[in-house]
Amino acid sequence: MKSSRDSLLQVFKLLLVSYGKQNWWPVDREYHRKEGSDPREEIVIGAILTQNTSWRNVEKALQNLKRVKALSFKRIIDITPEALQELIRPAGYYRQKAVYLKEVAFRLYPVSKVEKVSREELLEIKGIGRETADTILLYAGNRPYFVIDAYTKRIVKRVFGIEDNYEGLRKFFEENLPEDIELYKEFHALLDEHAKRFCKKIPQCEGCILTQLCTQPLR
DNA sequence: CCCCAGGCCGCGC
DNA sequence: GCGCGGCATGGG
Repeated sequence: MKSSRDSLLQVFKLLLVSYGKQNWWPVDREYHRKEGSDPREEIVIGAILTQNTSWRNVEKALQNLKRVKALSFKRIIDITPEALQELIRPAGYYRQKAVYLKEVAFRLYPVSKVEKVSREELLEIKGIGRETADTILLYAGNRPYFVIDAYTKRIVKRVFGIEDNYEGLRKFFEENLPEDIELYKEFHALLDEHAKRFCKKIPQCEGCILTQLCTQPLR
């Protein structure tokens, strides 16, 4: 009987060999060097904008913010709600997200707070749910919290036959993986890539590299 | 026309 | 605790 620990690491290694390093989270370091802002601010802002939204649309919003040098907490706080709405419109839910961005920028200013803020404190901020909290903690705070998203839930259900709520799945990963921040970052990114390529809503199992150890391979 | 995309909130139960 | 409707743009 293989342990979950062995299987999880095996899945990680297979995905890594198959797809290569993903190097999440993408940030424009050159922009922040010039403007004197912090790349971690872009990660937090992107984490809000990408909620249930394709990254392609998020990139349009991020470009708009850069164009007016507003990709920073300070500018997000000072800009009018209406102006912020228009800049992030391509990312969808723009009225809600404008409120969320202002609240998050205010509460996490300066961005160095991501080094110390607790998960519970993040979850008290309107607009930050479990996934966004863990995304901020892992990718901006460089802290060992495993991010669970819809893709992760789908793959875990099919490959391991496990269905659980968010916290249950997070513990499944954190308790069965070495506490390695770079591993957490890369694994999450690889799971997303795999879900997009093969483990779609309607699974495309032909050519899937995980078929051998998957509990529910089709065909 | 349809469905989907790197969720969250507020509500009812 | 879980399920649901609302939120919105852009691509396939």
